[in-house]
Amino acid sequence: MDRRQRKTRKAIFDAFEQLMNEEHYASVTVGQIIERADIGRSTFYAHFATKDDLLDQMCVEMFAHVFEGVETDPHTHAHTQDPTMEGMLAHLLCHLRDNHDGICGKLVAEGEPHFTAHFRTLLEEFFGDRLPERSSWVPQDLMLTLVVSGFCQAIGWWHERGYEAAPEDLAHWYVRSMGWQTKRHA
Amino acid sequence: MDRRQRKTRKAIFDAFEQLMNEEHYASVTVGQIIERADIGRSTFYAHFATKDDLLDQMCVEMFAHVFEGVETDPHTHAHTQDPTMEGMLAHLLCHLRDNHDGICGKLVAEGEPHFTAHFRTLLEEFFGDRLPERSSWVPQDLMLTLVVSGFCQAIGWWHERGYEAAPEDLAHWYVRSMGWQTKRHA
DNA sequence: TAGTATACCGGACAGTATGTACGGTAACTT
DNA sequence: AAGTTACCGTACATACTGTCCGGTATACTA
Repeated sequence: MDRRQRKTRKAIFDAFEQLMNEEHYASVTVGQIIERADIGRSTFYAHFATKDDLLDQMCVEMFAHVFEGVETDPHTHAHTQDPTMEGMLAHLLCHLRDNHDGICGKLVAEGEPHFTAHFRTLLEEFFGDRLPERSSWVPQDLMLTLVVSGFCQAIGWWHERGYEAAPEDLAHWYVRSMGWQTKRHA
Repeated sequence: MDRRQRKTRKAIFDAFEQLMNEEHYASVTVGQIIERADIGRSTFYAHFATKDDLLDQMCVEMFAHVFEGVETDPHTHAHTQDPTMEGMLAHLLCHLRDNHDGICGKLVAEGEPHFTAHFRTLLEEFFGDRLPERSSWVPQDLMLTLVVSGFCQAIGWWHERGYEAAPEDLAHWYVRSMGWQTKRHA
């Protein structure tokens, strides 16, 4: 990719992230982005079709990092030395908190539909074959929905409280409340 | 209230509901509403400040009916003769399905943030002092968040599947998956 | 280093939505 | 019958979106 393109793309992403920390996604306009990124209007549209497209592409980049190594790479990350659900989720939570200024938590907390749909798809894939045993009482797709939305909300809750709780604790609480087996007992 | 006002108000609500069954809330415009309701632009704004305000006021009217009698009026509704969590929720689900063409389910399924926030507030009030016992392991406000979002998602799931399942079944599944005591066992 | 490709600029533009203003007309109230 | 109030419709200012295009600067390439 041309150096100019890389530079512009980064400027857009930076401006976008910055604005997201100041207001809601829905209220950010393309005009604000190009002003902040200090680029021309047509340049923006040469890179992204719409604002939603920008969000999509940011999601792709972000999630590529976040989900990387959650289950397959136990050596590079401390948490994944623990292959339990609790351990994997704690690992995931760390990434979500640290990536892009916790923008993921913010979008989830806002309930931004476009982002949430994207995120939920990935989570459904992740949780698909790992539902808690108790779920045999409940239609599988309903259980999957509940597990996924629960995890989203847990992240939103975490974000709104400034990521105070330890990721391990949050993972533990979540796992318990959804009915997985845990090793720790209070 | 003046008959003209009632008439106009109803025309707006009807047009709005109608449009909501045809597309997403977000994509409905004031222009469409006034055209469908066959009223003048300024008339709309004499009744509602914005489209969101219209949604708000519709919520107030709708929820007044939906939550009415869930816990306090055991004689007029069959379900509330059963004061268990499961029974109350089944009752609630019936109302949500039948009110305004299931518009509530639609909005929840869409993840419309404005509506969802409104709805969640009411649910938090309802579930506030009825959390499952298992929740003693988990911070109360987190548990409340999980319980509320779970219920929302259950409704969304129900809506997307055309309200096929019986409300009693859905209530049962939900209650079980969240860890309340149930009377029925499979 | 010269030549060519291409990304960017910036300004203009059409299209669409929002929310306000105001004089005229019809409906309700007393 | 007189006065009040809601509605109509049109026009208007504002704002955002997405496209277009000629000119300029930067980057690859031979």
